[in-house]
Amino acid sequence: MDMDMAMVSFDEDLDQVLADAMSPGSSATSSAPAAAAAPPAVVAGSSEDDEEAAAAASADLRRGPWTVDEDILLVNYIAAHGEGRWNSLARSAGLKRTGKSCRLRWLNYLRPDVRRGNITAEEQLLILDLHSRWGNRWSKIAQHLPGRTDNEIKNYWRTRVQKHARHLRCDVNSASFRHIVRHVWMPRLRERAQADRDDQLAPQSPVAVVQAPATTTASAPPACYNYYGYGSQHLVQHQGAHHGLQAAGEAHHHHHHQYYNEPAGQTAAATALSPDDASSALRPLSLTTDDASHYAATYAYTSTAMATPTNDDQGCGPTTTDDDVFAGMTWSELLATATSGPDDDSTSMSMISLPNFGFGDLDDGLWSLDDLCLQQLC
DNA sequence: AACGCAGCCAACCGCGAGGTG
DNA sequence: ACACCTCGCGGTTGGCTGCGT
Repeated sequence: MDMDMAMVSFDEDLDQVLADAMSPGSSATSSAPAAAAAPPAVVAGSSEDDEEAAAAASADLRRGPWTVDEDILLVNYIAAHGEGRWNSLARSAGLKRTGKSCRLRWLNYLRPDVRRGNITAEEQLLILDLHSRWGNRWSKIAQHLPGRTDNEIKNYWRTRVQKHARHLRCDVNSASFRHIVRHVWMPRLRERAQADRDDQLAPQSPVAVVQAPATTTASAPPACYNYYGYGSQHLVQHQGAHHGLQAAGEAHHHHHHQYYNEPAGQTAAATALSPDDASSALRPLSLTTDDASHYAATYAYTSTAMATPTNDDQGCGPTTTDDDVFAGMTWSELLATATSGPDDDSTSMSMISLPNFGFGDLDDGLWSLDDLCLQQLC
């Protein structure tokens, strides 16, 4: 990450962060809210952390969700001293946490350039593409998605992609699943990504700036943090993981927002975007021209590469039902049928009939069959 | 209202690689 | 060469949520 950038930003804001966060009306907990209802466990000499515990001056180490106070301590320390040497950092900062925990909290949540929000079509494309090349190399994949953490990508893959594979009765790593991803989902995602780019290029006010609410609720992050909400899609789709903030009596959507210091040069002034301003809350991935070119090249390549038939069929297949005309067909056979239209373009998928896979409950707006035009094929 | 369930994600765990003395 | 330490990675778990019954 760009530490210098972060340092500048933190230096400018830190006092205010601390003042705001420590003020009586401010939240007692951060985005890891369970701490409010149930304070993090204090672990003395737990197995794996024995060495770290021994190394720590303190005999006890905290585990579980981070509190705002801990976040502030960590941010404060890193702003002043930089990151690295996590064990000594944890001690020096006065955190009763393992260095490992501090590092994780910083990298996955507090780091200024962490980008949060729903995974865009473009990002999904990239994840699918890169995973097809590198497998579960989450960190490597994350390097190609600015602001996304390996943890986030990993979670996305496990919860979203694998879910679809399960419903297809496919192994997520099977050639069959890859095949349908490449020939059905990715072309549609590519279209959506292009549409998203077109939308962004459409004439509009360059930066949506929404005044911060006049009244700051307990759930609001310190005012000096920029405040990006998730896109409406995600707000609707994401029904879980609000975690304990609600239990702590805090606003529902707090968890969706990130304490966020604007990297220099992205916007002139700190902006506070209303979390519910669906159209503007989602922070677009700042793609450079080079990025766009890269993606275009990537997907041109991918499209070509993906046209190569694979020796698949690892025993997985569509759900078969009594009226399933494809019952007994392998994925190879099914996909051979699917791609045997007048041309080999993915749009030929619209010419064929696929069985009803029972995807109705999978409509998450990102991979929905509606979006993928599959339901009309059933 | 109460309960169970599944989805989601932050945090933890175990391990290996690399650096240092 | 060895031990120790730090760091980073991928896998897993725990806890919170909304939804359905």
